[in-house]
Amino acid sequence: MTGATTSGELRAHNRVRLLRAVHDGGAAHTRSRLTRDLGLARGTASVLVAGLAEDGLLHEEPAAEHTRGRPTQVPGPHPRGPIALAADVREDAWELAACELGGRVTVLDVRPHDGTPEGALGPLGEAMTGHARRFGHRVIGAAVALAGPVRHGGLVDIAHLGWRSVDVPALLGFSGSPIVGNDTALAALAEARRGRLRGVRVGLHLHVDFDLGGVLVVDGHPVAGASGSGAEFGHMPLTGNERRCPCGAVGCWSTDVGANALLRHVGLAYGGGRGREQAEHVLATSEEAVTANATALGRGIAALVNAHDPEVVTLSGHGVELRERAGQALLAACGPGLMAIRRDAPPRIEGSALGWRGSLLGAMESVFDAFLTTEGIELWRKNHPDQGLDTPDRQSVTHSTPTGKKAP
Amino acid sequence: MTGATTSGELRAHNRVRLLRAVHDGGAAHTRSRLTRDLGLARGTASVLVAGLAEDGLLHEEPAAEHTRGRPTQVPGPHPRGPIALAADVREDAWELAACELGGRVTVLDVRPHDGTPEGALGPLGEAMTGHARRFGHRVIGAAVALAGPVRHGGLVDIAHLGWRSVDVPALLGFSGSPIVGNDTALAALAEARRGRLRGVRVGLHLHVDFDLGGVLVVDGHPVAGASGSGAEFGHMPLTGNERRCPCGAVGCWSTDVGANALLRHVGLAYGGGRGREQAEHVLATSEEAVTANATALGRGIAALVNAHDPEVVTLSGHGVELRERAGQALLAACGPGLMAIRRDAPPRIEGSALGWRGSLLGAMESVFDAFLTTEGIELWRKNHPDQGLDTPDRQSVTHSTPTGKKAP
DNA sequence: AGGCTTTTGTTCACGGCAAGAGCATAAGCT
DNA sequence: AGCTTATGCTCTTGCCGTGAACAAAAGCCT
Repeated sequence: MTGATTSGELRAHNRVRLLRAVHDGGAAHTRSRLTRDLGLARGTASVLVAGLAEDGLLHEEPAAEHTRGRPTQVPGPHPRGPIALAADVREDAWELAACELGGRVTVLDVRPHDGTPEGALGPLGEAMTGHARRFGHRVIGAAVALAGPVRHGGLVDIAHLGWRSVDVPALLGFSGSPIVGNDTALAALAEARRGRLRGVRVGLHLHVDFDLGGVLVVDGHPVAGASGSGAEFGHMPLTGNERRCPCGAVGCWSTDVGANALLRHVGLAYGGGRGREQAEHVLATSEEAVTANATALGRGIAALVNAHDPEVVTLSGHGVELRERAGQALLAACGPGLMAIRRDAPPRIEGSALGWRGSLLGAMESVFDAFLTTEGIELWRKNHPDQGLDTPDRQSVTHSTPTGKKAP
Repeated sequence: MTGATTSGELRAHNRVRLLRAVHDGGAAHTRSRLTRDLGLARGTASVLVAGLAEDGLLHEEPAAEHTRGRPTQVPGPHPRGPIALAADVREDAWELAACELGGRVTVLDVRPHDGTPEGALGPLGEAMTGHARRFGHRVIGAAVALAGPVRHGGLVDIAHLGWRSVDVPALLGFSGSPIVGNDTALAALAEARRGRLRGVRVGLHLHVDFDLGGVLVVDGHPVAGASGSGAEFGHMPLTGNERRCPCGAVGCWSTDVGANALLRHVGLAYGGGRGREQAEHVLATSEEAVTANATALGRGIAALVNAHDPEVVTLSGHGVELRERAGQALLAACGPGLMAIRRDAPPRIEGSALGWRGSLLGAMESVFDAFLTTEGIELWRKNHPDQGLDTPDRQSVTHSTPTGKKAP
């Protein structure tokens, strides 16, 4: 958001601001509230909303609650408005969803896969293409979350699955040049927009699945690195172990935290994206393994808090359970690693509010981040002349809650 | 820079953009070039420049070189224009300078001190107050760089000097509510604006003095942390040492790199901000101590590159010499610590272009960052009516080069 | 030297935009 | 039923950047 510099761009800029406020507010704020929040005159808001409704971007419904005075409206997604496709590819399954402006999520498909690039991405790409055809011009983009570092152009490595420079866009074969993102970075993005990092200037988000990822969130944006692969806090040697990590380095923090570490701790086979159920069993039953995980997590958090001074640390994936089940061990390991000056007011360490749904929601947010720009909106307006009539159509999808439980 | 939302704010916004472009360009760009770069119509630029000249913010001089056509002008600092006071307080001396729009630096004073809060900050505060009185309304703010973490409200800790929660603004007694910043973060800011991190989206800056500081630079801004004390990459346990650090944690990377580490390596006394000359002697003569420092530096850099994926890593302070004298050892230690996928295209590791002047320049930039906003400029315009006549006055200062050698 | 070309600075009519006032609307409250 | 309150709509006003026409100040060519 560079800001308008000509009077012509002013209108476009305010259109984006209004749509962004609707989206970030979950399509729950009233028009009068939005007008106040954005500092607009009522007349200006009137013209803006009317224009956006005509463009097929917004649709107003009467507000449910009144106090007094003329009742206000609630701008929400247009029944034929933009849809973002979002997918979360984990080591053993993927999930595909359609998302409206405001963040309402409709799960379209959930499927297990065999862990190979072709086995995972081929069927996903077909599903994406099929649903995109069904939604037609409403589709504004797609994003895919993956459990490994993403390099320029969508090349992905997942060391413990044996993925080397996997060309994700090519294997998907989806014609809309999908955004390819790291699951941790996207979970952090979701946390920043709709979770416990909302409104936080500097936050640290850690995502625990088979291994550990982490990223800094500054002013609502994960710090993604030069080529988008900067969410790899797990690959710093913060705990003093000497293990060789599948990533090629030695002593990575990531090898001490997550499902793989849990399995290793009780002597079970691990790696290759297998053993989710067994790991959950360990998590539920082995106090010792959980404590070891939480201790390693705490030691690393201390180092990162020293370095970055975040206001809040959030944990997603298994991190939620580690926080709940072994919070004491976590904090006990964290304290001694802190600089003395950090001990007066250490950051809160909280479980994510979004659970396992963060990466998917983050994928959605990344699509809307690209769309909710002057360029994105002008493109839509150009391609959607006279959407006008504001009649609901049959295409509208059935809805689920935006947060949810872990996929099978 | 949130961007304008009303036609009234447009003018203010474009004023700021123009002044920012002049400042960032070192007051060296021609008006025609600035007009093109900012995408303005010639007429708009005309009105803007005329207005800013009248406000005492800009002064145009004919450009030195012509090609053809009507010769253009070069907008630069007004002879009675804004001045930023910038100070760099190191463990054994401080330096005070006045800076104009465009970044021209005039050193006002350089003095050694005894390392106590009162001994260092008292005389500096007096000098600042004296010079501020001399410059009068031209002073738009002051900033002070310090070699330790800065907490909310300007409380500073420098563990190895024994500074605990030193209230810097209070001890300075300077009436302009000075900005208090960490030397590493400010050196990184200068590097981002006028050094090797210019135009870099994600960079890593490391500052080596008595110990080691480091910070991530994203889109031209150091990531400063919740309370401004986020430039402490040195206090992560990245090298596997077991030493207790004066900061209160154990195994800090910072204890392996810098003047203190050099002195310790050859068995000399260290700490307390003493021994700069001896450390320089070690740096110049002891191959072994230098190699040990560079090796530890390289190992830590590898961890940070894994985590953050920066485009460039820059080194300031002693880091410049470590890079020159022991680049091989540095790279040799860095390589094995990298993730395999980072080895194809590792980031450049470069010495700073600003040498020891970075923290001072960063302090200047932080003052101008606060000034070059719509609020800052409107405030100046309110307080400087009819500056008009564009006649140079006697108050103008003598100038030195913006970059320079280390202070004694 | 004189005229032509090229580039930049200045001025001004024009169109677009948000602000704000006045009015209309649709509730709750008495 | 009438009053109060808050919101939506319409229209006028003032501000701003644009772009064209014109002026200015050089370099270039004959």
